[in-house]
Amino acid sequence: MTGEINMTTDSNTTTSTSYHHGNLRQELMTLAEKHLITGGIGELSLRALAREIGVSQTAPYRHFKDKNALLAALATEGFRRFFIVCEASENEPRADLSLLMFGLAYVQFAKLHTEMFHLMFGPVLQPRNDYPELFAAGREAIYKVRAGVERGFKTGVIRQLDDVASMAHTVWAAVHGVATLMLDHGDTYGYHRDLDLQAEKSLRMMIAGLCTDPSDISKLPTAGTPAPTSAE
Amino acid sequence: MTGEINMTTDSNTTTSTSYHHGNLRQELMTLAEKHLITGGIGELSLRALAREIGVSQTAPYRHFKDKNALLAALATEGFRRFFIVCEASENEPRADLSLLMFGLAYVQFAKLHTEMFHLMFGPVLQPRNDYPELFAAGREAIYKVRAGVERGFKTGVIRQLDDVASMAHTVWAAVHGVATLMLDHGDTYGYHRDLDLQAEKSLRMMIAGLCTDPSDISKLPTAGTPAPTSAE
DNA sequence: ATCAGATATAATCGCTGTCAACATTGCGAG
DNA sequence: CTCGCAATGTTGACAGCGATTATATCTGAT
Repeated sequence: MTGEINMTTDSNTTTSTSYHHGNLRQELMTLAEKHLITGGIGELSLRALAREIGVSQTAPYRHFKDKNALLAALATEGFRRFFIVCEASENEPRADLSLLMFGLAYVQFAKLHTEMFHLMFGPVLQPRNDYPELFAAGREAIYKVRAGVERGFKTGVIRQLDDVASMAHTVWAAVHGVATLMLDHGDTYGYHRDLDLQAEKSLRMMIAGLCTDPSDISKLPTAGTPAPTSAE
Repeated sequence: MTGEINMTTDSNTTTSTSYHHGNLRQELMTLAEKHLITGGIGELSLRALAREIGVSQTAPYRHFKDKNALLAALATEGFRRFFIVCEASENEPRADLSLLMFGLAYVQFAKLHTEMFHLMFGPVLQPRNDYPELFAAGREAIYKVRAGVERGFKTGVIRQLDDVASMAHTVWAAVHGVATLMLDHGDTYGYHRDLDLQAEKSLRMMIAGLCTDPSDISKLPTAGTPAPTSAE
């Protein structure tokens, strides 16, 4: 047809890209994420991806059963990355601080990878029966919180207001609320305030409410805050 | 082409509905909500609505600039209803209990009108520059929380951990988190627990953490819980 | 008779998902 | 080394749906 868009992309060693692309699945995901960032979930189209990569419209279906399958793969990948960002918080021995760090990581992630976040934690890909990996990843996320709460119980830092599962749910709800509110209602606030700062304040207040000695965490400096630099 | 569906032209009574529907806007919204409930936002189509009402596919555009405008109108109507459900909490003089009741109403509303809730508080209709009414409604929602916190300050029930705006944001985040987590991740929990109960527990824990005397609200019975009956 | 509002018709455009060939490539078995 | 197969892509077409626009027509009230 009109133009041979050829090449490009990556310096592929031996395998050239004439007929067989060779790495389509990966490139679809990469480009899809790019589109996700600029245009949001709604504007992502398989056709557009194929066009832009320079491949036929039906090619993507070799790798993904349908559009949702691609999205699910993206979300799963998102969780993988998120778990990496969480590691620091998991290594923090003080339970209250650990939970705070987890919360900050969660919020940071939501802010930096908004659309990915929506995929991972939003209602788009639900129910998740068809995507066992994704489902498992979601479960893994809450287990991290649960572990933190458990540690808090053992070390006496967290008040035992309820059973572990219940309190883990509560913490997650707090964290999730802060993150989603920031994303979905950033513009509801006419007065411009630093949403990052507000998020941290909210997290501190809520976690402190669950601690045996609230003043502890309130006093801790923004110590572990990975805030501006780390994630990029 | 195929079939002449119309007929109609018969000049019957005066008010008849042959050509001019007469109440299309209203009926579109009613039916749209019905579709919203059964199929979710994604499956709502203007065409389908028009078809089902028995009107041409383009007729809706006389009443709504585009699909989003219809959704925005629905969301605004949703806020109107939500505010009614909130009234009880606003009339409660005890600030902590008032906030709890607000939270319960919020969660109940989210559960009973899930898709409406997504429209109102989700990312679908954002930014809201084009829908001033909707924007105002969103603002009104947080003002209610703010008022509750303010009352809590004055009566000494809520600890002044930060300024009013900041604490209102925190409360809203807590409430919002509980609600969205319930909707978006109800199935993440393999173990089936009563999500309603869990939601209330979470709300209590988080609000209690902001109170001068946490035990107060913990002890209060499910008193004002409007739970099952009120909203229908 | 006219005018504004409400509806209809027809047409454009894009996207999803499928299908039925057919081409290319890499790789393993003979 | 060659053959054949399986995976990957290509082409082209199609059925179906949906959003939106342009243009014409109807209707009721003034």
